[in-house]
Amino acid sequence: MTQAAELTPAARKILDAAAELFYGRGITAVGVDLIAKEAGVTKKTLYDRFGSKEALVAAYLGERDERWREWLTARVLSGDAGAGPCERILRTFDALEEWVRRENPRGCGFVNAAAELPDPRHPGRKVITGQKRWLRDFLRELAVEAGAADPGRLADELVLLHEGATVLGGLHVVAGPVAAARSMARGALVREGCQGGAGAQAQ
Amino acid sequence: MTQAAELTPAARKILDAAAELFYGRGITAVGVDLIAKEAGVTKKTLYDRFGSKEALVAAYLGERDERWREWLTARVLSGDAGAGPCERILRTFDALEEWVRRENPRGCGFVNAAAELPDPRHPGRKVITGQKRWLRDFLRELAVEAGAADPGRLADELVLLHEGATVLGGLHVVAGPVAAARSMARGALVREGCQGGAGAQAQ
DNA sequence: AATGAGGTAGACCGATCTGTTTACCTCTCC
DNA sequence: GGAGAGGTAAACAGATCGGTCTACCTCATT
Repeated sequence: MTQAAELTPAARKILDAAAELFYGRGITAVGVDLIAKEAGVTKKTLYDRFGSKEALVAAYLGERDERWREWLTARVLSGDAGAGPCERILRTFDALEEWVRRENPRGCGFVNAAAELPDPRHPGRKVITGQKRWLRDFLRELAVEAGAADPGRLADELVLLHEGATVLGGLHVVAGPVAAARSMARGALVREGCQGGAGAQAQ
Repeated sequence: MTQAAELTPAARKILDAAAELFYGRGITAVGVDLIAKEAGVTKKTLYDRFGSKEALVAAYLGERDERWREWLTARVLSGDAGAGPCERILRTFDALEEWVRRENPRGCGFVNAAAELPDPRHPGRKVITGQKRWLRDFLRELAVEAGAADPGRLADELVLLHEGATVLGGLHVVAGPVAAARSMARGALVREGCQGGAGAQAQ
């Protein structure tokens, strides 16, 4: 847990309302008055707790980022250490599948936010690039453990598949984008010398 | 050409200004007053020509869609009919590479627009889904010509790679996303029984 | 010479935007 | 029992939002 516990009850309600509205309707289109009203809170309280809409946006993205990281690591590194590293890589797509289904009906929240925050100085931008970089590093580490011939390249490809599947999941033009991404990932793993099941890893 | 020629000079300037502003700063964040000012035109003229901001957004997306289709088909089906169908599929990534470099510094314009248009009744939504569906159909047709074992599946995978590369191109966290997508596409082509060069196609 | 299309200039409308302020209430902790 | 933190309620500010309107100009076509 991060500073979530440090949030005041009112701040908690504000952040929950903001998360739903920002993701569901867009950041620019949602005003602070609406957020305060949905949260059952005064606008003054909102500004006392978060200082500005910019900061509230950054807090929304930060918490979403945190939840995604916890979700992914829990599903991938969970319990059974017996699972091979290649299997762990494939599991990131299983984790993504469920995440997209339950949290991403409108596509990637970070990509969507990036579309609305062109100003590079916006505090939310750091969160967005941090989220993407973290995913790439996480996948690269898994690729190294899997004994990939070129872990950097494999990580880039896996990020590409993750991103494409997440975005396409919100567009409803391709049937099962995450499954397609997973099967392509398997192909890349084979090429890199990892056959899937247990064992077969260097190190 | 479509109705582009039918546009009055002022309408042309409005659409150009709108395209740059909508893509560069976001749709919701850009007001009609700013568009009119940038176009060197009166707000009344804007409303006389386009009727509403909604319609102007749809026109912006429609023209962007048209330009992308022309760009892609021209680069893929250009001149030398001697090129094999598998090569044509790979060429879609070459076309994308240049398109992303010169037109997509901030990611896919359609994905970005979708993020800002949650209302399914917005006229721009039809353009967005139409663009994605067209790309999938186009790639599927190429896959059929290439004698792919499963053209539908291949098309889904190719769309996934296109989308992922386009989006990642605007995030600057992975070095050469389109090149990575292209190399993965080659892998998928090999799996589908198409070896690249000329010949080797069924039919 | 008249007409209508395509413009400019600019005021105006009501609503909404982010953000601030004053006044008052209710706890908890020291 | 005083202080401070965390609130509510509501008015206020100035800017901007999408959109309308009147008045006038210019030009090509008939």
